[in-house]
Amino acid sequence: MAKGVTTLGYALLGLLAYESLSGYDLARRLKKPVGFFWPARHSQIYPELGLLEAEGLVTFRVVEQPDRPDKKVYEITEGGRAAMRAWVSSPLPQSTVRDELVLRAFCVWLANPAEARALFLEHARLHAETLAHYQDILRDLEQRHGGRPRDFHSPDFAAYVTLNCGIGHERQYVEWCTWVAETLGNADGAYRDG
Amino acid sequence: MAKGVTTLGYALLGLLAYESLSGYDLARRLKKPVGFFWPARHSQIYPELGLLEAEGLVTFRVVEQPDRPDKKVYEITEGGRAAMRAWVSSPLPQSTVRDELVLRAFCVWLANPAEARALFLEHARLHAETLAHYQDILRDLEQRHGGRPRDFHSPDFAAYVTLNCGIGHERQYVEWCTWVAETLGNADGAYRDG
DNA sequence: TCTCACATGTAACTAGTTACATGATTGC
DNA sequence: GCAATCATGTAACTAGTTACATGTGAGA
Repeated sequence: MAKGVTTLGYALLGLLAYESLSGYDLARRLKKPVGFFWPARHSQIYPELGLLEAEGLVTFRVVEQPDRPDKKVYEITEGGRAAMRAWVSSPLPQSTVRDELVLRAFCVWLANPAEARALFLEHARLHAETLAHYQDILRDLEQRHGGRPRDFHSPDFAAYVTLNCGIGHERQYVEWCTWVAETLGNADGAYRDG
Repeated sequence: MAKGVTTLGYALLGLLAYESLSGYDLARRLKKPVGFFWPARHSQIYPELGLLEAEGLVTFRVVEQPDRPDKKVYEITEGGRAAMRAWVSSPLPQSTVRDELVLRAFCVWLANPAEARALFLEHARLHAETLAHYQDILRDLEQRHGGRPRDFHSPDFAAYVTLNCGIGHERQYVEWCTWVAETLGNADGAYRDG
């Protein structure tokens, strides 16, 4: 678990453990909703790659492309792989969620019910879209494997497990948003605007 | 939605809209897992209260206590209430989750299955505890209201809705962690340590 | 005496976002 | 000519965490 690798560093190493990629390609993979488990922008990724290189966890070579700008392709080192193996199962404190829509829900007693209802319906819609997207990816994965990927050591197995988290989360979120909107519809109390 | 109020600022205003509190009491309420929807430390809260006061959204008075240190009790102003009403239903972009355990899951193909299994079981246990805690609070709330709070304009209604989000989330999280642990138990592939 | 709960602050640092900056090639 | 994709970086700022700092009173 080398000196000072950040969680983003491990996210990058995790992708590079599967295939060598440029900073640009890493950025594409860590873009929501595809990299929903750890989104990041290129402005954070490029400096982080520099740090990983300084720690000897990745190396890069410049690949010249005739039609496109040159790129730096990063490859994980044996040290990088060792760091990943040490990190994946190491102790981890319970995460805290910080979700502004939930905060809004907590403050919803101050709101105009009709407006609040619209907000929750809109988010139900947004998350339903994300859910559908994840389900598409899952279907693809299942089709390629004829069911769930069975080999524990294949990245597809891990992707399958991760995707199921995203799907479970989005499904529950959509359900909750919809329920809140409905409940707001049925609620007592007329709104007096301030 | 005054000039530059942060989300934490609204979280504080949301609590103050219900009752006047000191910075210390606000910090207690925004401490996980109770303030699970927006956790914060006192070191962030005290300066934020200063900003809210500068914007005229809260006022405070010093309350002298014979047995304990003096405290500043903050009260929301009419401007603060107006800012809250404007904010609660205003448009909000879809949130992104950043959960390290999900990232670990994505990288689990690099792990020792037995160790990874232990990690996910541990988190299933942690979240089951949180779930039980939320359910206790919900039961209390339901008992006091004889079912779900019906008045839309009561803070208890909002607390009920928020709590249901937390419960849904924790339930799905426990389920997922447990499923991952089980799946790791059944998976093919012996581990060769690096 | 020592620790805990109450009470309020500041300083230093880390992580993440937004904006700035540049430049090639392809397709409309 | 203009926008989009590819490609890589830096600068400025915001939000959040950890650590530092101080002091009272109650109870073990």
